[in-house]
Amino acid sequence: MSSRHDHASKFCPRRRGRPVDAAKREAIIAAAAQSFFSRGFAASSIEQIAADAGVSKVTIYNNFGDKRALLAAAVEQECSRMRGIFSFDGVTGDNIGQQLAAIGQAMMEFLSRPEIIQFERGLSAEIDQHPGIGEEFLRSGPYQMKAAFAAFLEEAEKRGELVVANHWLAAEQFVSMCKGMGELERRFGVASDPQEDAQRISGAVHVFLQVYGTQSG
Amino acid sequence: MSSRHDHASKFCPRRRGRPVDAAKREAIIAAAAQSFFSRGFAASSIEQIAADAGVSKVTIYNNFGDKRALLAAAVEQECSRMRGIFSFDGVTGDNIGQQLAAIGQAMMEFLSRPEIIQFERGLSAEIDQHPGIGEEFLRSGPYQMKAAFAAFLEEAEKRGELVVANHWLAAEQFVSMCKGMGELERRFGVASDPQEDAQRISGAVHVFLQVYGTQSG
DNA sequence: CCATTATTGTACGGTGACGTTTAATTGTAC
DNA sequence: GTACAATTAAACGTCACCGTACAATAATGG
Repeated sequence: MSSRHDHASKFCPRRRGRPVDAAKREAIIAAAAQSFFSRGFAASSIEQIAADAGVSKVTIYNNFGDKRALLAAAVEQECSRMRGIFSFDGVTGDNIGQQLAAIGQAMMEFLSRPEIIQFERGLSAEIDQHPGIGEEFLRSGPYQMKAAFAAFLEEAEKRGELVVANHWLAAEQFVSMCKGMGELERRFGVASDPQEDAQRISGAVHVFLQVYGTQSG
Repeated sequence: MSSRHDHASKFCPRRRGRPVDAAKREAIIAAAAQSFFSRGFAASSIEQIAADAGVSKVTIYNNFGDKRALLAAAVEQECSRMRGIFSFDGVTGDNIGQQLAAIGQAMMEFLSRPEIIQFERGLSAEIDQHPGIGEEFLRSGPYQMKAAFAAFLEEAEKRGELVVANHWLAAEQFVSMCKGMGELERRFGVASDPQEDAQRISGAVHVFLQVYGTQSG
């Protein structure tokens, strides 16, 4: 079962002809994600995506084969970009209140980025037509963030700064209070008001510490 | 400026020919809303909508003139259906805790309905392409609900059952805690878990009363 | 019955997009 | 240089859809 080129195929993975251009593939995915998550899947055209990527249409079909496969690749890329960026280990702050405020602030800034808003809008619109896409996103983004924050709460509890009965519930409560109505407004086109966000964050910290905090300061 | 048929136009509003069939118009809007908010605007076809409504395609163009106008009519109908159904006057419950729990339960059941989920998904996907559509929805739905709930809080405060410094913030906090992560999961295709929802509601009531309640019972 | 208006079925022009094919060109290995 | 694979530009077939046009029919008022 071994040809006379087995060793060559190990030390020289390239096939005989012209090698695949990885940069083009990435450019295609980037252009596809941009188009899919802003105009929507049906309103996006392969030819426009090819033009935006500076690539021939045939190259797209050679690389992905199908429009839906291209969407899957775009989703996968956006999800993998999200994975592993949620970590509250290096959070700064003198006390638990300042740490919570910093976490809330960072989360709101992350979730308020226009790319994220558009990505969630465009993705959720394709849930019915492309099943399985939703859970992949949830696992890559929100669930990881929730787990990271719950771990942070456990650490704080070990340090005696909090007393939390239900960790996932407390994590959801804090995050939800930080979001408030702002996330809904951004989904529907209303620009975010930094002052309102700040009020929501400080209010969330206040409520959270009054319920789960150990020192009334 | 008065023709000889002014009195007739008042007492007999029908014009001379065949009258417009209002039922058909409603059927068109219903079919359009169904298609727009499940498949998306671009993926919906006028001919399919006409077939679903049991109507000729020309009738649609006679009634609405344009595909975008049909979308506008569908949005308007869904929004007007929402308006005026938010009222917490007749809420039942012995104490403020039970009333809050009932409100949270009713809100979650309303927001968990598949039609609402699909409507919000489909609508948010069209925000960039059809400006102004988002604020109309926010005013018809979420803002009204928020105002109604804030009014409920003020009434409870007048009765001495609550002490709330910032009413809109407190309203947002309670609603957000009831939603928790459930709304996000539903947007992305995960079915709702009544047990989790119940935990979120009771947790929200507990936190809310511990911060804003006047009696520790 | 007649005028008028709404509705329908069918057909058409134009457009755009998906996916494929073909011939030509470019880059790499041998 | 040559064989081979990737890429490209252009064209093609096919299909769906938007919006319009036209003749025919239904429903209402005079």
